[in-house]
Amino acid sequence: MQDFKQDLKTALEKLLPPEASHLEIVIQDTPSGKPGDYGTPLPFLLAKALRANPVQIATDLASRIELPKGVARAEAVGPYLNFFVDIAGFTQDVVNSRYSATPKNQKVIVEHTSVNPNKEWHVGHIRGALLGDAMGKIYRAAGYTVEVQNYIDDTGRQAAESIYAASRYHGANWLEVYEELTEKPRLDHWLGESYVRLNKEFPEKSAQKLEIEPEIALVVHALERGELRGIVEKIVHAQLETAYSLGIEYDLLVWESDVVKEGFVKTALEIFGDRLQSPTEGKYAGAKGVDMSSFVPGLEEPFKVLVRGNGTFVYETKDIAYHYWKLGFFEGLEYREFGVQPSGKVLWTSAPNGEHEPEGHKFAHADQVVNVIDARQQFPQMVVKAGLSLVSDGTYALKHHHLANETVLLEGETMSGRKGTTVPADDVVTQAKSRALETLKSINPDLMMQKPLEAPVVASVVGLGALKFTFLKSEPKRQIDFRWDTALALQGDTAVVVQYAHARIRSIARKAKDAGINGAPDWNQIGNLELDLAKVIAKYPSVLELCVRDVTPHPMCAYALELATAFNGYYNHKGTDGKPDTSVLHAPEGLREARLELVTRVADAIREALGVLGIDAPEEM
RNA sequence: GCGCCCAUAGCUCAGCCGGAUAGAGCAUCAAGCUUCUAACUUGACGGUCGCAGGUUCGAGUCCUGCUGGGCGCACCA
Repeated sequence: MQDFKQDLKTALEKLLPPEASHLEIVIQDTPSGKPGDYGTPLPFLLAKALRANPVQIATDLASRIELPKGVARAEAVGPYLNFFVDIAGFTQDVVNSRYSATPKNQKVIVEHTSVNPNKEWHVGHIRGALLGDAMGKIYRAAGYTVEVQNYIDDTGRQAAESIYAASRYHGANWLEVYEELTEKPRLDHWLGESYVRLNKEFPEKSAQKLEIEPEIALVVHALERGELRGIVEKIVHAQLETAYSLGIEYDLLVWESDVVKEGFVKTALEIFGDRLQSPTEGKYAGAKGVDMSSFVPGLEEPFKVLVRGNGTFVYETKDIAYHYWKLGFFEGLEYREFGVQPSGKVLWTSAPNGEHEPEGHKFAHADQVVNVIDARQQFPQMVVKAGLSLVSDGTYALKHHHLANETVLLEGETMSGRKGTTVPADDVVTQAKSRALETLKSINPDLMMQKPLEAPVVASVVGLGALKFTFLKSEPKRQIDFRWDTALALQGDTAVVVQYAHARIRSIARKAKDAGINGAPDWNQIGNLELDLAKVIAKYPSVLELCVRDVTPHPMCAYALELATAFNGYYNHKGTDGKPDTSVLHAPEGLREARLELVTRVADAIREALGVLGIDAPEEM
């Protein structure tokens, strides 16, 4: 696909006088109502550099510019320089070409989800997982090699508390008790009940909680020794069902217990060298840590403990080691297959006594790392970044990016997994699908009648699309409020409108095929209405780049909507006589074929845009 | 106390790293299916872009200060 903006830039650069050669040229879409298709405010900048009249400069540039292919003419509009594309040539080029990114030869590791293995996912977890999933797909589409990792914190308190709670309420052989249940909830849900009950009966920092601390500590130690690995794997398998129901898959699970083992963390600490201090007196006596004041502003205590007095590592230390490994400073993990995901792709996991380098898989060695993690984790993320800045020339910190997603409120209230004031993610998914099915029944009863087996599939795609879109469409750093009625809405600024436009086009394409329309398009018959559609299609590469630059998928949501509204507007367009004037199938020969190819290309663009967001587009709905 | 983030239409949000008349959706009102899917479209209504300064030919966008809100500052994760 020809990059018109880039071509225009190049053409303008040739006209820049030496004293203005440093100027950055911006090509923008002309505002609606202004003449031209693309424009630049370059004359303003030149006016300053040359101390001349911008209007004069615009006229001068218009007469001197060597127009790139596909651009019909340039015109000065006041102090702006605008360009008119060649309608037939431009549209034909857009329709007949696909965007495929040039390989970047860079590997990006996207870490997301990382939900504690002690309880089912709740609504809040959906956000991070969807953001991470979309970012992975965006990087891939933009030409990067991507590895999606999910960090399993199997040595933490949360997992220990759940396992302890289960044994407290169901006995030491609780897993057998669970297995023998006739109607059993999924393991993560079942375990979550015990966890919430424990925290209700033993509130944090209460005297009762202190009494059971030693017993919880026993579980923590068992976890650290890897004795409960089998149990935690069962929990993780259960949790992954939620990811799969959302269409999310991973490449690799990395277990904290594997990271903490052997010389892994020790090697990481060696990188700290002299900076790792061992205070012999004061409150930090016996511990080891670093002075963080030069890395992290706003700390009450600049000293950050990395190794506790008892010799164990704090979370950040393990995370730093994990990131050294991600960027390839050292090896040391072993791997095996964890399972096969719905798409058929194998999910790998780090594991004790696994293979060092499984056939055809080279994990880690990333050029960039993107961590989709709750904004509340900014402090540990900064510690990790500080750890990375200690390596080599310090530029490694630049390879680390924390995509800090803000929290999700539930109907305006904050949620707590500990207190159980959350909504399980699985309930949200189920609701989204069933609401979509209800709507489908009332809106398109024919589809329900004629294809009773496909209808629920369509409802599932639509419901999931609506759900995903609400989580992805706003900036990640914005706190969002999950409200059932708006989150699962099927009209307005939703994926549904985009999917609907797609279904409409596919319907036209089916009818065209049935009618045997397959002649040659005559591009000279199309006009501005068609050109407008082509211009929207042509934006895709720059939107993708924007998502990569800002590390956020939300511009792609806006773009998908733009594609849909552009098509819907075209589809419903009426001429001066009030009659529809954009029909594809009823247009004269030649124009008909051109329109058919154009709208089919719009459908492709929609699938492309929704695809990187992890959203499917149904053939009919 | 220190640090990070947010503030744009009644509500929920975009605004592409300084450019042309600040855009959507929801809500309210009106209009369009004997053309291909009306889960759509068109129009109306709705804005001192939190406040006050500053930089600039030009500021919702950059800088400073303030106000209000969210979050963070453990030998928890």
